[in-house]
Amino acid sequence: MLKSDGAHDHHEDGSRQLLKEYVRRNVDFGDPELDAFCEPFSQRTVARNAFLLKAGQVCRFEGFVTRGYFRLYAEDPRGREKVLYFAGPDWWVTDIDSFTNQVTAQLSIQALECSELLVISKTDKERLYAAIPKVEKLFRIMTQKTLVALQRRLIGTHSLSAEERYLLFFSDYPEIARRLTNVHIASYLGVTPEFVSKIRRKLATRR
Amino acid sequence: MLKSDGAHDHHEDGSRQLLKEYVRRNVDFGDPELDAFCEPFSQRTVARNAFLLKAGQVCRFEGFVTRGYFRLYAEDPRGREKVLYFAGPDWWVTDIDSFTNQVTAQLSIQALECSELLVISKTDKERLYAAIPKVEKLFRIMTQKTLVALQRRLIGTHSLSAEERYLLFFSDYPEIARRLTNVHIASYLGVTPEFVSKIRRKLATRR
DNA sequence: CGTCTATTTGAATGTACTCAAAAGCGGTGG
DNA sequence: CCACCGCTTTTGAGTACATTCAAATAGACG
Repeated sequence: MLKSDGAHDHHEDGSRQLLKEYVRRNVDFGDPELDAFCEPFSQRTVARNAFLLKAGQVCRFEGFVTRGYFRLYAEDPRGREKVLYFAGPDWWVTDIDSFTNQVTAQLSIQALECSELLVISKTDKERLYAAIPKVEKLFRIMTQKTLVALQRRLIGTHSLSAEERYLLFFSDYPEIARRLTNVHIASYLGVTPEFVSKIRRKLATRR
Repeated sequence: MLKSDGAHDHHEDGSRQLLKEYVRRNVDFGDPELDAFCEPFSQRTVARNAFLLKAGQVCRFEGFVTRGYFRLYAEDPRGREKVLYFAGPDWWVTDIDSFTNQVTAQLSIQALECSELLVISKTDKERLYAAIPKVEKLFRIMTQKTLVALQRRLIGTHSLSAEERYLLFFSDYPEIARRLTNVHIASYLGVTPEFVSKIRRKLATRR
């Protein structure tokens, strides 16, 4: 993983721009703070199907996706993969438990296509916390939003049929859903790939 | 709701002690910071079955439970109640989305028995953020822990049978589970009360 | 064109739900 | 002490939703 020195390429500048806009949408940072915040991030490219993190490792990074898509999943006791969420541009990826407490990760993070992200290490993130108090607020807000989304999903899982969850997923995340195989959609919805196929047929014949 | 002035009763002092110990376990606060942190909280008693919050209201508080138990739940589209979690002593209760963004709450919070908690208002909490930067860290850590727990629960919901979730709930939270009716357990597990009864019979005859 | 993988299909099975009825279980008042 | 009330739990039959396993089909790519 090469870290570009002083002279960043145009592509990486674009990624940093995306990160800055993300931050600006969530907290009021001045330009100097914004630059200081972005500085410790380094660009990383991940090939299709490559792993950013595998369960069992300790997660050394927190990443902001700038291009492509990832799946974050855990293996259940029977060895089946359960997707927690898919992350595209403007999403963050990490195993938050493993990263903050430096314990072994339960999650795996895999690129669905050739993807790019900006990553920061734990020590650099802690330096940011110390240097810019508002960073603490930024990450608190991010975590809160994730929590609210996850609460909604849990309720939905208990309330809706697989067909309803399928339709909700496609209406909430059409861009992501379009790119996914049946297997991935199934492991997000918590059903078998065969059943996703049956949902599809039912929806197709109904129209 | 009476607010005790200067001279707190012994009971309330005990509650504050519980809160202080909670904070100390999570961040390193000095004694002055600890006192300043606890100061804006006020004690509140809630009768059995009374509501601390009803969906549709705006949540004006964040609460630290010191005695008793609460259920936090949402109503699904078909009007069935889905419990997100039960909160006993040492747990926090709020609709985090409603509280932080002052939008109408999706959650309802009801006391399962006569209960007590320490509550703080949004403006007081924001004063704390401003006065003691480490408070931001405390709440970030709290939110992170909640997020990790919720992630595990979502995976479990997709991975385990109702019977397995029932056993897991009882082994994770025996103190809470003991006090609950079938209806509440069912609405936490995401099954019908009738089915909880059938799980019970199966487990009983197996031994 | 053949190979590899993903998707679809069907039959049999299992898990959990619905609805209705019966049984249990404190309380409360006669 | 018992009879009755309201509430929760249990039970059972019938049904719906989702899984498993195996086989057929369709797509993608060299």
